[in-house]
Amino acid sequence: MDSSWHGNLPANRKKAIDELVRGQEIAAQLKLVMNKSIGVDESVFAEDLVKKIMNSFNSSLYILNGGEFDEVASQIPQVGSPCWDGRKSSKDSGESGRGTAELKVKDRRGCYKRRKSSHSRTDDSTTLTDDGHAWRKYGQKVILNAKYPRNYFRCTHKYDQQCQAIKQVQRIQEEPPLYRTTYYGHHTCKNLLKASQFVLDPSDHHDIDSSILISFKSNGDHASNKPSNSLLTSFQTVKQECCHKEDDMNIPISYDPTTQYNNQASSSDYLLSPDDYMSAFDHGDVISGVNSSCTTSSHSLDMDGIMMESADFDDDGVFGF
DNA sequence: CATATTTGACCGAT
DNA sequence: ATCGGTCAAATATG
Repeated sequence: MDSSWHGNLPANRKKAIDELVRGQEIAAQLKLVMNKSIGVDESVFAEDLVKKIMNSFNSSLYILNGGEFDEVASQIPQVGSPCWDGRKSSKDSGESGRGTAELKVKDRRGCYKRRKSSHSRTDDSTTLTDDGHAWRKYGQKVILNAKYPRNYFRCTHKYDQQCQAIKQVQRIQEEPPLYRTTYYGHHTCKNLLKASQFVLDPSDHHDIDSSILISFKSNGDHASNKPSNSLLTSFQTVKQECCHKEDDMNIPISYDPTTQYNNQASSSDYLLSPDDYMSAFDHGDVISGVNSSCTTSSHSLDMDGIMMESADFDDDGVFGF
């Protein structure tokens, strides 16, 4: 409100950028040092932390440099435009006859705009991480020169809350499995329900079976609430699905756990990839994120980050820093 | 029955 | 022409 500082003061902004760049460099150095000086186990975990720090720096720098997490907003068809479907309340449209299907398809021309290369955040993880949001898969594509297909997800609330967040998940490495998640846009949905269940994992995040589920039964969206699955961690969910598709297993392209883990907020591994915080500005999400960071004492670091962000970000893409 | 996933077609960008 | 992103009908799931 008060015109205060955001962006308006070039001098301050430059200082902030300089400071962030410095922090970024230091974090990079820290990463190098850590790789040499700690055991494998810790280094995996520590590396994750460093990655978060680096992501945070990247995002901050991007914002300060004038980027604005630009939203995939350009994709949103106007209500009432030929392309607006609003996810029709019923499937009436489909019923009227197969004969018209082709016509409809042709009508698609000009109906969707693709995301202009907006800012994205990537996160590599050895697990199929979930960020506490409800995602729905809408596509999968074989990518040239890539061993595994790319999977496309949008926020489940794309239509009921006009949430434009999307992400792509692609396996990029066989052994150990490594998945790259690229986020575009940020969540504008109030996704309290999905994010209200999380798994606390007091012992060790390798030991999934000892996870404790805490469910905040705030209700609200009956439509897609399927708590049963949330009891499982992502790992388990993936395992299950793998069994289902055994016939595809031999073909990497088909064996594709990336398609399975999303859906409900199986937030157990939230703590493994929380750099989606930048995309979870809205308060409900942030709150849910806080709760999940408790694997070890060192995770209090995350909390601070979140709290800070939740306090500082304003709506309308005006980012307070 | 409602919702999610699969998957081939369509479309925009290059 | 090709590639990658999205759509949407068909199908699966609970």
